[in-house]
Amino acid sequence: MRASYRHVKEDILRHITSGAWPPGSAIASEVDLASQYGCARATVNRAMRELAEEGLIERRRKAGSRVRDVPVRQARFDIPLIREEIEHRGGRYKYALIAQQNCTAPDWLRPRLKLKAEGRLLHMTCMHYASGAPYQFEDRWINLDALPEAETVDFDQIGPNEWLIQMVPFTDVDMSFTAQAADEVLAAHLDCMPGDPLFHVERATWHEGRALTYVRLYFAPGYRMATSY
Amino acid sequence: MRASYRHVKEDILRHITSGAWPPGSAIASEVDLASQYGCARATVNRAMRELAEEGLIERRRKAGSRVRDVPVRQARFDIPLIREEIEHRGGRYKYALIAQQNCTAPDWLRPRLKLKAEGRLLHMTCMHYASGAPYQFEDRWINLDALPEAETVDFDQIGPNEWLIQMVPFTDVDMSFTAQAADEVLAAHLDCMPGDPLFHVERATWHEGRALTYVRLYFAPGYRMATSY
DNA sequence: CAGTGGTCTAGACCACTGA
DNA sequence: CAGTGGTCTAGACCACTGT
Repeated sequence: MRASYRHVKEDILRHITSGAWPPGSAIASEVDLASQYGCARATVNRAMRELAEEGLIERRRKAGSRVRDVPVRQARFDIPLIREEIEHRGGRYKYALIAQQNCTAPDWLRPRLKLKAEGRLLHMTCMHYASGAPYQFEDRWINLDALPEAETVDFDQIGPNEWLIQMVPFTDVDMSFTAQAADEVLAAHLDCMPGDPLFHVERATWHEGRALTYVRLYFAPGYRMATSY
Repeated sequence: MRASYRHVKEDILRHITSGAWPPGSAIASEVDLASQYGCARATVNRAMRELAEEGLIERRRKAGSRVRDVPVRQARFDIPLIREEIEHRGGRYKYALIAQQNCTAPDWLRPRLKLKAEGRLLHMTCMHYASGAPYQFEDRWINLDALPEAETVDFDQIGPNEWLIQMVPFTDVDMSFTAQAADEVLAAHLDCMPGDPLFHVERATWHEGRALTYVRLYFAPGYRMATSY
């Protein structure tokens, strides 16, 4: 094998991570690299394109490619189903619906989901357990105008997240992560003290600009979200 | 223009997000799609490859491509320099070194960084402010055996993160996110109450299997890490 | 204007793996 | 064994943008 795109990519990467090509330095053009490596330009192109996607180099027509001044490194997180997350760690997953009711959009939520005042929502709360221990409290709203069929689902049998992922296609997701103090309701459900710091996820899911669902997830104390790259 | 790879990709994506091609359904082979779209197979290949990278479809030789049962969605976060993060939001960035001293690796840290007992470390703490308000407390260890030049840097002038990113190439990063309660030291620095929930980042950085630095970052109450995809 | 990356093509060979 | 994706090639045209 002469030079696969992986070859080229790893070789360039080695020059960068070793410090031989410091931040800001220019990289030879695709044509030059292709002749250096003895391969087609398309092969070099793929290697360079992937390095650019990973944020390691910067490419501009005519100007050429450079090692990024500040490597804008990106972290990637998989967002698994909670059932799989727990079972993957060897835990026994259990789900329980706490409450469910139809309602109209509260004032604080309406602008976030761009809903009308008379918008109908299904609001529910539920718990997820790992081997008997509280794992996550879920506080969810589903837009019934977009998903009327949600009204007929028996959420005692299937968690809303699992139902949504299986049944409902979506196009966009907004997500944010914060640390929040447990209030008394959360403390009771998550078996901790009021005021305890909880890892909190907020997520809105859309389909072609239309809000489908909004959820607040509170993890039991000690939860850790990890990644490596 | 007949059919660019973006064209093909978007068209396939539309079939998936609209629900027309439900999870698990098979997708035509590259050769068939190429003739359908009237383009080269390489064009279809790039579209499908990107969809696979994004976790929307699953590809196997001979078996063909399928829409994933459970879309393992991935969230991406940019990890910017804190200075840029603050200035990007229109804030005024300020940095202050609090303390700095040479030491050996504490017991709890040594196994994490795979250090020897006599390993020499530079330990420092510092603060980052946004427009005068506390923004982040940084608690950092630098491996002096891997980076002896760190000992000669004046960290009153430049923050350790900025120095490291500019001067030190790395290959691997481990990162994790949790919610933690402020202790009295953190509360004093971050201008909050002890026990307040803080968003906390832990990060270890490596070069070819050798630990370079380990840092704990504590953000002032209210910090939010967001993404969308 | 000219150099560089972005993309497409038609064809080829190969690796893997299901039947 | 045969069908599918994985990759590479040599060449081409184009879009963008620095000079």
